[in-house]
Amino acid sequence: MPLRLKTTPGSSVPIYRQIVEQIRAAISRGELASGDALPSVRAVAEDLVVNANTVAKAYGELVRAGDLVSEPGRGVFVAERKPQLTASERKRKLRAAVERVVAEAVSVGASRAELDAAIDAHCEHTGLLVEEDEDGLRTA
Amino acid sequence: MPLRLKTTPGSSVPIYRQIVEQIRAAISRGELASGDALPSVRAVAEDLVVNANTVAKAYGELVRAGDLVSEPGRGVFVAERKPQLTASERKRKLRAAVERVVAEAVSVGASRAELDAAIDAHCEHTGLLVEEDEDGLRTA
Amino acid sequence: MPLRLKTTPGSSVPIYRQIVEQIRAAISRGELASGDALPSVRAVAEDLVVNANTVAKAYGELVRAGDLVSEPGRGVFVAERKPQLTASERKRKLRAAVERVVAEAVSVGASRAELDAAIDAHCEHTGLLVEEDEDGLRTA
Amino acid sequence: MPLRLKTTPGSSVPIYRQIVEQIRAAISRGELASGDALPSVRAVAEDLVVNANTVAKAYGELVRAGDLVSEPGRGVFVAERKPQLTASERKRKLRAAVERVVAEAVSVGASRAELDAAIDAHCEHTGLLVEEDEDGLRTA
DNA sequence: GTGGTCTAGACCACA
DNA sequence: GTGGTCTAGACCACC
Repeated sequence: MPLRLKTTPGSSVPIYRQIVEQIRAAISRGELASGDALPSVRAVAEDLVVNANTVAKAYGELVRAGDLVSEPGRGVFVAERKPQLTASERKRKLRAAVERVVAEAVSVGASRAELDAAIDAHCEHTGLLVEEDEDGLRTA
Repeated sequence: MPLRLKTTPGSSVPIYRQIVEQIRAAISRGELASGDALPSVRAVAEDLVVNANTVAKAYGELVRAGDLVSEPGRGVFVAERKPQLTASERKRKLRAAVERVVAEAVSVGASRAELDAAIDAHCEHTGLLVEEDEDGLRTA
Repeated sequence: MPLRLKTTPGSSVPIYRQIVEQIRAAISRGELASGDALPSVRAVAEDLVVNANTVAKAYGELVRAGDLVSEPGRGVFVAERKPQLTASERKRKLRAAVERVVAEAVSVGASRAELDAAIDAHCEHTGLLVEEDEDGLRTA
Repeated sequence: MPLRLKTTPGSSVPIYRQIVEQIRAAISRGELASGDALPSVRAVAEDLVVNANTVAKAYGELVRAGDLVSEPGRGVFVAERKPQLTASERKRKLRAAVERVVAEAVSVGASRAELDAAIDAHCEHTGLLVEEDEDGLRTA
């Protein structure tokens, strides 16, 4: 199960962004390792029933960001760098991100309940961070 | 009682950050209005029994962020802008912030549960976004 | 020679601000690329013969502004984003900034000549934006 | 010569903004003092050959900003506050604004010449800060 | 009196 | 070793 993409078409989040995030997540989760080949633009487009340009846009963004490298004529691959975040780095990054949201929520005068609701709503209509029980690894 | 600051000395959150967040919260809560003077650096330092530099650091950060303006020789005041956000602006900002955390959580390979736990932990040891009706501390 | 900082001690511009601007300039000039490590706080302090706190203040400001990222225990690095602005983005940003100053000058009742003089003065005693082809200091 | 407005219709700067800035400038220059009456919306509209709504929009913005007060049925007047900036405050504000542009120019990698050109261009097609020799007072 | 900067030296957590 | 925070005390410019 090298890569399992899906889209929620009704979402306000652009499809190409959904693809981008899912590939990023797969890489940082280790499902996609450095050097791994990604399915071709056409294959993904057909699979998701979206336009090939949409997929190309997502791939392009990831290439520009350095997550993927494109080798014309051969395909696109997971880039070398991003040397697997250590557990402590993950924690630090998560914490920093959390600090930012909470600070923004505070500065906007939102309550904890509002924050939670906003996260719920966003995850739901994005399809991101939805627990799937595909594996028992991430229960934390 | 225009501004009631307090610190939790045992916290791992730096004192100057605690001050920053409390002032931000007071502004967004409307307790501190545009143009209002803040207590002097030295006064706060004496009140909280911390060094004046620590308070100055907090004030400075808020000045650089545009929440306060400093008029050397006179004092520091709440900045003009953002008399108050409209409900829609609040929602927009919250959503944008949420989008950022979720994206970061995804890119770091964290699960929804981890995100929630991280937010819980951060709120708890920061004292931010904790709904407490048990005492009359929060007037909002 | 990855980064060559210097201070003009007689200046009214705070040392930490001089450091901030020089690092910003180096980044935008491309001398410092994303991911590059900066010299340690203590190293810079020794080099410039200033207190470590002063350097830390400069680094901290750049971190809060998102130009640098700090990894405690490891060092501080140039942040990922903004690989480089496109020409049109540069122009747009410059224009927006110009619009702001002009508006402020107008609202303060200053003349064009005063604005120019103020810019001259600021550049001169900051060392910023001074074109100097007389020596090989600026490689850009 | 209590107020002399003019517009540059070909400009990309909205006409109402041009009016706003000119009135602000007149106030801070002292040409318009607290309590002074402004010409009626209709009069200005006729004078500038623009729609009355455009003038009303400008007045409205200044009222919201607190520069003007509208007394329905009587007219609009220069507000009380804004207690004439002192010379030092003017200087401080100008300097702060200049610092911001220069910093932005630096961070964008622009040269001094580019900055000057951008200011020139903006002033020219805005009509702001153009020396008119109306009086010899402001020569810097 | 106000804020702003700088120094000197301490301690912590992290790697 | 790294950055981050805090303290104590000094000096400045501004009002």
